[in-house]
Amino acid sequence: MLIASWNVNSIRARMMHAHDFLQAQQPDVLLMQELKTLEFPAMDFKALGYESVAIGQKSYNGVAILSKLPIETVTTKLDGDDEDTHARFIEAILDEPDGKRLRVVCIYLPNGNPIGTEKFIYKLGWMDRLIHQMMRWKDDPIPTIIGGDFNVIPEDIDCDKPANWVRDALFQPEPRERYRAMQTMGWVDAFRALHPEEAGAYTYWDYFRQAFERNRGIRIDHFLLSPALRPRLESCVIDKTPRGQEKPSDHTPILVTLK
DNA sequence: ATGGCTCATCAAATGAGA
Repeated sequence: MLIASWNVNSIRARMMHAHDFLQAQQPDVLLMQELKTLEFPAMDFKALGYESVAIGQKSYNGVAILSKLPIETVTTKLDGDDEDTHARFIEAILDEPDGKRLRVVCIYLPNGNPIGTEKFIYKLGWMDRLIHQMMRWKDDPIPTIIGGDFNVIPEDIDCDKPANWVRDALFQPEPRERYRAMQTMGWVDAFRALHPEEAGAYTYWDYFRQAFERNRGIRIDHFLLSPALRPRLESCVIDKTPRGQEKPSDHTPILVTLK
């Protein structure tokens, strides 16, 4: 079972890239973030063999789950703040062929820049709400995989040069502590669990300064597995191919294989 | 280099991203 996650930075601008990626990798599931539109092209993905669920928003945010497997139930709200209108969360239960069920959660965690503003406060609050939900999921009989753009650089090894990021919301102690707290609870960072020492493995590169060519990036797109799912973790890789194409998203896909 | 680029909206700048 192959599950991918990709911040496409506008689904309209990246439709061909998404098509090429699905053809090349044939994932069973694809999580997408930053759709940047209210209209999700579900019919186009249906033609490629994928059911889909999405929550969109004009101009900003927007997340979707594509699946070759049947999609059972869907939630589009993260608990804890009824006033939150951002389209950053979608949760689905998928039916695996052997009768098992799998909870798949796609998130676009707030960026939080600049620090010292409401945006940073919102990011921390959003993470606290997610952690609260993760506590409940952890003990649920249905195992859970959370994927998406976390907008957190977990450790120094996850960026080219820590000094460049010390004033950035993605690298602040507060979000990083929260990301560590998730792992302390028993959730597993799929990539780091399988590649504990690997440096220079990034999922995002600036459009500026030939950042991709120089591999000056950050690892901010992650998969977290609930403890029950850990034994099924087979591989986790970052596919840099889409980032190297013409007019790419600034993010590239990350892929997990579950036994 | 507190953005040099790329999106969206909407028809020229501006906000957002990270």
